[in-house]
Amino acid sequence: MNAKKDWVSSLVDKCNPLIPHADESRLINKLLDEVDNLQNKQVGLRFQLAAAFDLLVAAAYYGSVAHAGWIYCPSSAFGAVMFYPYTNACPICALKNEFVFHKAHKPQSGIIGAYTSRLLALFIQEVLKRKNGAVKVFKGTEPVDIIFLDETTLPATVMFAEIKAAPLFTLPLMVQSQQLTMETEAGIESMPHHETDNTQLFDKDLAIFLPFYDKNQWMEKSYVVGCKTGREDTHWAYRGLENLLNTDLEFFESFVITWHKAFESYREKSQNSIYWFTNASGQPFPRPDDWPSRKGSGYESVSDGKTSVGMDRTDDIKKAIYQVVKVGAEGRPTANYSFKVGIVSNIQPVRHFDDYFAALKDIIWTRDATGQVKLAKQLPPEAELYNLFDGIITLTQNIARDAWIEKTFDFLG
DNA sequence: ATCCTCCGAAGACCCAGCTA
DNA sequence: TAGCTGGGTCTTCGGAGGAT
Repeated sequence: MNAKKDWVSSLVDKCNPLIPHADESRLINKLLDEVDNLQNKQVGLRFQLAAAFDLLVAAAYYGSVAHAGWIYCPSSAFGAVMFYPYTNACPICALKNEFVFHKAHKPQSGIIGAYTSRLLALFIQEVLKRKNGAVKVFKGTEPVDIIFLDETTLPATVMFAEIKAAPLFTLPLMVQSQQLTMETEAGIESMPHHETDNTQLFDKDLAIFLPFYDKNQWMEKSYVVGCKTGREDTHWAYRGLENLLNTDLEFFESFVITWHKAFESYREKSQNSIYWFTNASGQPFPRPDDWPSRKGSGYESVSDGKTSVGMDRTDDIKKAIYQVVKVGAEGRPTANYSFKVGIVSNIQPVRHFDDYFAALKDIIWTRDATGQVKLAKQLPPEAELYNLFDGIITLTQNIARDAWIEKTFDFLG
C-alpha cells in the first residue's frame, strides 16, 4: 500500500450515489426512449442525445419562470404573444434578423452549474445503465465531480472526471396575449414591444416556441407544455415535457432537427437566424439604432461568451485542464484500480478545441525525481507513462486515448 | 504594402449565492 | 467558512478593413 493508492481509494469510498427525483427520472427515460425510436437519419444519434439533454436542462430552467419580465411582441404568426426568453432578444424578431432587446432569464449564477452538472451526470448514468449496466456512476467529492466505476474489468476501472456542461440553447416560453392598442395623436395604434407581467402565470398553459425550417424559411411553431401551478411548483416542466413527448409524436423530431441546425450555426457562426437562439452568439447584426449600450463601453449582446456552450468557456477549459492534471498526478501511480482521468461535457469544445486542446491532447507524462532525465531511455524500463487526458467525453463526440473509454462511452452501441 | 482605428473576444479580477 | 459556481465590468489583444 502506498499513499497515492489510498488517495484514489479513499475518494471512491467517499463518493455518493446519484439519485434522480422521480420527475427527473421519468423525463430522462422518456427522452432516451425518443432517441431510441427516432428513425431520423439526418441527425446523428449523438446529436440527438445532446439535443435531448438540452430539453432536460430546459425543464429545470422553466421551473423558475416568474410573473415579471415577459416581453410583449405584436408581430408573431400567432398574433400578439408574450415571451419569456433565454437570450437577450425578442425570439420572433431575432428569427427575422431584427433585434428588440429584452433581458434573458437564465437562472441565477450558482444554480446553472449545479443544474447542468447534476443533470448531465444523471443523463449519462441512465444511458450507461441502458447500455449494459457494467459502469456505475457516482457523485464525487472535491476535487472530483463525477466517478465512473467498472468492476467487470480486472483490476476494476475507475475514472475521475471534471464536468463542464452548458446547453446549446433554451427555447423561450410563450403565451398568447390579447392584441393591445394605444391611443396616440394619430389615433389608435398597435402597441409596440414592451416589458410586461404575465399576470395569469399560474392559471394559463405555457407553450414552447420552436422555430422550424421548412421550404427555405423559418416557421413559428408552438407546443403547449403545461401550467406552473404555484411558486413552489419547480418541477412543472418535467411533467409537462414528458406529457408533450407522450402526446405529440412530432415534437421531438422537430426539436432535434432545429437543434441540429442551431448547432451547425453555432459552429460556423453563420448568418442563419437560428444562430441568435444559441448561447454565446455575441452582438446582434445588424445592430439596430436603439440597441442598448453596456455600462462602460460596447453594446449589450444577444448572449455573451460567459454562457458558452458545452465546455467552450475559456475560463472553464483552463480550470478543467488544471483539475485533470491535479487529479491525474494525485492518483498515479495506483495499483488498486485501472485509473483514468478526463473531462465530461454535453457538447465537444467546438470553438476552442484548436487553441486550447489540440496541442495538449497527445501529451503523455511520467515522474522523474532525479531532475536529470532528458530521454525516455534514461527512465527505468518499468517506468509507467500516463496520458494527460485519457479522454474528453461529450455526448456529441469523444476524444480518447484509451480503449476502455472508447468502448464505455461509445453511445452508438 | 503599411499604418491606423475600431471593436469584439478574451482575460483579469472581483462579487454574490450556494453548499459541504 | 472555504471553495465552488456564473456574472459584472474594466482592460488588453488582435483582426478587419479603411486611409494613405
